[in-house]
Amino acid sequence: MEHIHNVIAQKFRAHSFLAEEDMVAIRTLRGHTRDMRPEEDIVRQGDLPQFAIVVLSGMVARYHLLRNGQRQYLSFHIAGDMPDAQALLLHDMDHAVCAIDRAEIGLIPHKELLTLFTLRPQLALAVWRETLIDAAIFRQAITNNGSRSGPARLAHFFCEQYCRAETVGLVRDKACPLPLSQAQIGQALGMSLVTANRALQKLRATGAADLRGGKLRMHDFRQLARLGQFDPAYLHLKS
Amino acid sequence: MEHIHNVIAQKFRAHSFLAEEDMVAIRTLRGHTRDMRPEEDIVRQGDLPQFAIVVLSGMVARYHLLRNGQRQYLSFHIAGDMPDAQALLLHDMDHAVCAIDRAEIGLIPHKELLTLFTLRPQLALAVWRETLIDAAIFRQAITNNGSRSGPARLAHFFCEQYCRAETVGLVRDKACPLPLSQAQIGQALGMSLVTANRALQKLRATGAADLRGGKLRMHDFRQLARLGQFDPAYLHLKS
DNA sequence: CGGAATGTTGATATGCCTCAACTAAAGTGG
DNA sequence: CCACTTTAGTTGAGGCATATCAACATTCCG
Repeated sequence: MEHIHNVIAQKFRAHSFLAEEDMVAIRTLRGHTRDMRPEEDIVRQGDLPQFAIVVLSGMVARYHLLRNGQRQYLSFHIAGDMPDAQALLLHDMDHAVCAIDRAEIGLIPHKELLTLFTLRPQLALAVWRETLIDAAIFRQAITNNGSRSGPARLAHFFCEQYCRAETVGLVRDKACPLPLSQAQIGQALGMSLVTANRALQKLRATGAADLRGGKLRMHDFRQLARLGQFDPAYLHLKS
Repeated sequence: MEHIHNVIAQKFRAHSFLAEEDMVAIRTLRGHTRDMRPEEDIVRQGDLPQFAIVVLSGMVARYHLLRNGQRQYLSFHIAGDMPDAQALLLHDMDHAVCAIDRAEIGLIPHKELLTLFTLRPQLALAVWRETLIDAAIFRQAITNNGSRSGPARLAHFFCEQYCRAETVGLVRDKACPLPLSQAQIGQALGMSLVTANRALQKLRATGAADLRGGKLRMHDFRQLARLGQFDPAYLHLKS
């Protein structure tokens, strides 16, 4: 439980200014944790969730499921993220949330959060802000998938994941966890598995970054950012 | 001024349940209106806007501007929409907002809205909900541009615009305004002008819909929805 | 009426998807 | 611990779709 509180508090501080009273209020939240297996769904399209998810460790993703069974990954989430905060106000899930690898999540009843919001409106604004940053990331995905070449797209994606991992302290030795298969990268970036593989090889060849064994190794961030035309402004980090 | 209040009130009612007191509170908002010329920017990437935009008439769009001058349209907005509500909490604009054709907009100081939110928290939730629906639309755009063929992508886009126009009473004789050039459609859907043109012709050939002279004529919505695998659930309309 | 913007069409080339074979790595059970 | 099975990654070849280029038609607007 403390774990949940700490993770939420750290994340909010990364983008919002909160009073000590807000921090105290966060610690009154009740909920439970759950361990997810790789690929396991947390909520499905069409569900009416009663709990908000907080990622405690591991990686979680949102995706659309198409008629033909094809999957489109929409975003990836790490410790501190609340990947379905939107369900607090929009009850029908228009997409699904699943674990990518082994993940630990916190589940907080919607009611708990909504009553907390009436007591500490600044916390509502903090969660709202988080959903707005999510939206900014979605917009970047539209632009990335719609108007950049394969390698540039992948470069931008890597820069984004790396920066976000950095803000929650998941970067060690210029590397961060990114437990995605090449097939999943393709399903996120709107390209085939084969194209994803070849894009990755091009990035390797530049020596800027490499993905191997679920770890993203960043050798030259500036070069990768140039390749992917990455500008972190849209992540709206305070610093 | 009344105009602004009416437009906002109608829109909020389409997705949120509000008390009579909330409706009264909306009428206390102060702001001014402004007429936009086609293509004119309302806010630019990097701006720190002090006013929230409400579209009163015409069409407004959000877009990213890339290094090479290329433009990626992200969303299109009609009467009742607040296309940059996010700037209330995220001060740096990570994208731009412009008029597509002649448009009338209302400008409400952020301060006005933020103080209103403290008095009537339900209104904050209504605006939050609106930004969440925006995000759902962005997610659909990712999926649409990433995993559907040209004609299907266009079909989905038409269905979305048509449904949204319908909810604010802009549909007349199975047609709604959609004043986009084929080049702009391409820049929204991640395809070239020529491909947009050919996709449009395919839709015409099916007899399901046609875009001509800035008007989207819907001849067979069900067929178009099938072509584009369109399911309006993500728009989160109350009805 | 003239000029500019928008829409339409065809030809060419590139790039991506699909299929398919193969390699490497990881996990399983004897 | 090794043989086996499964999954993930890699590589090549063929065909289709889209981008690009270019010419032309049409519409809009001054």
